[in-house]
Amino acid sequence: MAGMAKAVTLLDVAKRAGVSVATASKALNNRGDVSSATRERVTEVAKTLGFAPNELARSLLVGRSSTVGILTSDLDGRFALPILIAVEDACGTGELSVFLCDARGDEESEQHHLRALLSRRVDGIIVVGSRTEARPPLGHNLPVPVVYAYAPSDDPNDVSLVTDNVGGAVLAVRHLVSRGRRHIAHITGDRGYVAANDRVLGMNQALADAGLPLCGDVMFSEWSERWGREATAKLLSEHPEVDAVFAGSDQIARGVVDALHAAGRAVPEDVAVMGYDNWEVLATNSDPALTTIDLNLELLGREAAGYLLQAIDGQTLLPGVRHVPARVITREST
Amino acid sequence: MAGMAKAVTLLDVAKRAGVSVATASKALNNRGDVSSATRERVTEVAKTLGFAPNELARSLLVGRSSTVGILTSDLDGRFALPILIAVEDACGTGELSVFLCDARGDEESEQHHLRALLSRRVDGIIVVGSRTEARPPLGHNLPVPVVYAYAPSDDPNDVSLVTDNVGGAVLAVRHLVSRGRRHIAHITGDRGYVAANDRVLGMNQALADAGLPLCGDVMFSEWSERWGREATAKLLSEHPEVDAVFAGSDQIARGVVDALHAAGRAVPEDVAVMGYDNWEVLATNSDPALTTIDLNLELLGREAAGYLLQAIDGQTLLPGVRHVPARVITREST
DNA sequence: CTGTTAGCGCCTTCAC
DNA sequence: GTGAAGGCGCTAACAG
Repeated sequence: MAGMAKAVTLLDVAKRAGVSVATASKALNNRGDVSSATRERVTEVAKTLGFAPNELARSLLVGRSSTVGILTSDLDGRFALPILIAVEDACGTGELSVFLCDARGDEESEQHHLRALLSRRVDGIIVVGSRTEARPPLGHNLPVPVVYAYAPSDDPNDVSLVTDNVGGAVLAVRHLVSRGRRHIAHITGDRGYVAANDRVLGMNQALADAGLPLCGDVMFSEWSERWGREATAKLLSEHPEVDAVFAGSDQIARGVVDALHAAGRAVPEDVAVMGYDNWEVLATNSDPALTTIDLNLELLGREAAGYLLQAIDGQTLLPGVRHVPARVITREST
Repeated sequence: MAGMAKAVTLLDVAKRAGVSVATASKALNNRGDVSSATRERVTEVAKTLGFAPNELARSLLVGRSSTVGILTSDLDGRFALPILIAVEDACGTGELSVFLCDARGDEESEQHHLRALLSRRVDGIIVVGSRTEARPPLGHNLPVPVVYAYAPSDDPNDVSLVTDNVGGAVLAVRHLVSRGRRHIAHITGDRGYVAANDRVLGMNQALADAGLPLCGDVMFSEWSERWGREATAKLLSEHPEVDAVFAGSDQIARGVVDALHAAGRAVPEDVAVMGYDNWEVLATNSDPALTTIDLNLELLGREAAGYLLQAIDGQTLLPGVRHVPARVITREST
């Protein structure tokens, strides 16, 4: 560790420039009336001294910290990171710094982090979930605005942003139908997930619109490639007429493609395969690359940040759950 | 947004408890002499009022903010996140809050974030890179300690932690040799990456130790499944005797496995496949699941945090680059 | 145009 | 055992 220069204060700058702290402050903040000569001098001194205003002091004074907290329940998962990145980006341009807290799915830890954030006087909090199921609110009557992302709050008075899984599935089926497919099967993940059920909902809706029956039954199990492979083998033996598989996730889709190839079916010529999530490393490296549904997580994150900023600005937000539309990413598997 | 309770201050607590702020402070911090009766009363009042001390004020006073900054150059990549999680975790238990900044590979943005962190008087900074190449230091004579993680600083006076790619490759080859393989080929990524070259270095070393030649030449190209497939096809035609492939990444390994299957070779019976990175979603979902080298990124992050905490505590750290050992994760592909 | 004064909320002497 | 005073670094009123 090198020289450890001590942080330089406004007083240092003022002294060196031969003015009072007040004028130094005004000069640096372009506030009030200061002769351009002294302003320049002060600015110059500040630069050479490497002065950085102590935000702690300023925050204490003005009553805003210009910080926000991101409270995730599971950083590890696939969905928090893109949201996190988008929020960080949106805040960065607004001169807000973000505190990152990972509760690891533990409610006690979440409360702990909440207290810490409140102690540090964050101006707002974004709660990022890892599952689409609704969750209890962080707390009641909190001193700062809170926006829930991905996992909505179950209190209708809160504001939440979620991905539109129903709409995404509609898009997926429409895409398959537009490709001329008539025998569409659905292999998806854990039946206990709201996300899985929402997608089934949207799929049924779009299928009905197209006047098409589902090929076979919905096949629920785990969100894995293995399950994609297993289910496909079963599907092929029971419903050889299948000409499209709508997979509940890109992982499952990868397994479907593998099993299809193993059975000698060409993708997409014989059977089209549609993924879900647009998990890039899986979707683009697949052979053929996967057509899939993108969750628009970046947009979700950006909007969550936008709403929070509005709330911090004093605007009152319309409470409720907002659905961020998904979109289809067309690649080679359809 | 609900009632927006105003933040309660120590003065509020003191008044309500019928004491001065001084005694209230002492009572809550278990400092000085306070009768247990008043201490209890104050504590009680503080709890009912939901008092949370203003860390901004406290930090300003004590000269430490109990915050650290994490400055990443690419959050999006595969390597920053595990480190990030580990650092956050290590700091959280030490009552430190972490600021997250993503410079997105832009040096100007990095300096911008640096200034912001310094303004907020962080006690230390961890710089997390996304490539293993050495990078220029954040700055000189910074007022806080800095630790570099994953991508080392090119200034030997800084302290850096990196993964041991040379050692990891040694482990990989030894593992393959221990499985009785004699014809080991190496398919890896971009020749421009230090990581790729370090792994080749370690591989050659271990091969020499075992008295084995490399099967064919090192095959460099891009870090993708596609390349893994292509290279394998070529390898099989030129060196049909190959009985093991050491892949430079799990992505490449996935491609290798696919191409091997397509060519009718059984994995691991005919050809063993070894990945690198232990990217769980790729490695565990592969069929067969990939044996691979784990980078120990969590350990790296934890140690980086540990060193930073020591430095913050005033200890002077031994400068230089520390290598965190990798480890092999045995699965079914070998 | 510039400097002085008064706090933001907290903790630490030091009197009482 | 308790309270009054001072100050961390900064900015917003005022006064000169």
